[in-house]
Amino acid sequence: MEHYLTSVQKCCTLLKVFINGNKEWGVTDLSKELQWSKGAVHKMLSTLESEGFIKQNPQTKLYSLGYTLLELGNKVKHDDDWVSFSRSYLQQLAELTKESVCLCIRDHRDAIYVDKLDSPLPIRFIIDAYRRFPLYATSASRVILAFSPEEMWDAALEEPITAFTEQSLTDLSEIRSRLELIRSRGYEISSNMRNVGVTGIAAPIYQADGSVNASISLIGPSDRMEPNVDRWLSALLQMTKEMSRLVGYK
Amino acid sequence: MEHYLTSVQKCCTLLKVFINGNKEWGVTDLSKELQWSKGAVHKMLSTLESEGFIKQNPQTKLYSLGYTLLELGNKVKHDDDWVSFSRSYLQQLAELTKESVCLCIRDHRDAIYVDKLDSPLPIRFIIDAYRRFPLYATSASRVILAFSPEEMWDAALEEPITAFTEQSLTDLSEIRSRLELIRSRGYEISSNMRNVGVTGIAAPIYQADGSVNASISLIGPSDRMEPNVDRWLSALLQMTKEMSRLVGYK
DNA sequence: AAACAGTGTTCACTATATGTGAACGAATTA
DNA sequence: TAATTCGTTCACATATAGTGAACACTGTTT
Repeated sequence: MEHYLTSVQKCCTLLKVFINGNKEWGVTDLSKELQWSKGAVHKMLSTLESEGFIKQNPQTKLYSLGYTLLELGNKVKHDDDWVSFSRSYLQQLAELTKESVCLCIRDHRDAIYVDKLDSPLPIRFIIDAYRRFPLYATSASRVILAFSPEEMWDAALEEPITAFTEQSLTDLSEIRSRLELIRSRGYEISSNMRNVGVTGIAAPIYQADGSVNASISLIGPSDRMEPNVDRWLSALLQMTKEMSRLVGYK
Repeated sequence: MEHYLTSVQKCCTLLKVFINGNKEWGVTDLSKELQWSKGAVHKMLSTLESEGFIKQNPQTKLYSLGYTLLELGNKVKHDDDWVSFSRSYLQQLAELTKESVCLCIRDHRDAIYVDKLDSPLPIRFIIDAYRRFPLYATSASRVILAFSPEEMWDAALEEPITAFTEQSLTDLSEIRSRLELIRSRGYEISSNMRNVGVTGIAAPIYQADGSVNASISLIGPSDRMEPNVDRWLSALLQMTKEMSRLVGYK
């Protein structure tokens, strides 16, 4: 089936421009960005505005995302089974470690932190949650990828690899052997791959059928993480083992 | 101008069904709810799914909101000028009072809490943020309505009034005189109107032109709020006065 | 003060996308 | 095994959407 609704696809394309782009756009700018006629852009924007998906600044006439999307995004989070299931575990882990913790899930060929708790300490890593990023990028997402079928490895590594830091893995064979390492030891610990001076510890949640679509991760400043790696890792593994059992994994 | 894009309007209508309705929908259910043909509903859902705005459970075949909406909703919050401007003030107020605090804004004829901090105390009021509600409903939103032009009063009171508790104001003249009271004293304190046993204290943020589109509110269990009302109110008023000054109000 | 160069916005028309409603296969229930 | 109910597919008649030029406005430049 390939008969999608054209104008709905275009509507989604337009909204997505706002995710990684500017927070405000003019009609002409969007027209250039999307290669649509000004008339088409304007008609799309005013339709979306009438629905609360877009708002227009009365002074500057520029458009930005509307509050109905805030409602929808909040509903996604509150309806999510992984989020409601994991909340108390995240709190427990945050309490114990005083570091930032998060729940990572896979959505198609991307990863997203769908829930998080930031460390209460003055020096802390603030997790940039609710945003899509590549599966190979962080310890939490690499754990998910490692335990996914090989087709997923291919899909995730198909697009050009982004290096987030100097120490990011960029070579395909390097990434693949890293994934094999994760698969064999059952967890991931990495430093400086997504953010310099930051260490992440991540473990997978196994589902009833043995597949993995979610992971729990602990992220903090490397110098504070390193002395505690063994303690935090065993606490994390114990927790994810228990969580896996509860969702039916044997 | 009335030539909106029909299928985009319908796409928005479909997505909004998920906000207040079930978290999962089948094609037939949505077809009945929206009075569209099954074919049309299916085509819309599969288009939105291909864009990540909707996801389908492979087992049950039921549809729910997709993670791209989580990304968009998060962007709305992070791009919002009121949210970034108010964050430190909310923290300050939360620190002082140990009660839940929030930032309320008006969007057309609705109110939304666009940011919040929940009380750290074991007994606390958890603010249901990021959801639209009527302007007449809570102390925070009534403050905004009170200082809005009278056309807004008419618009907000046009729809049938929802009573959230036994003590909610439902009579139109009762609401209007309440708004006049708020306008004359410059703040709102109310109990049991949205939630039984809960008291809210709210004050407006005035913009450069004297208009009001945002307010700060303090919400907590009535028995803990009452002994502190005077202290909290003066702290709140001092804060909103300072905030109003900073956005250009004289 | 006048011309200009930007906006966002509007419009009528033709090519194009879209909703219909019946038919399909796959589950699930009787 | 028959009946029901689900999501999904399809071809065609009909309603919709993109075009690109013209518009009204704003602020700037001459």
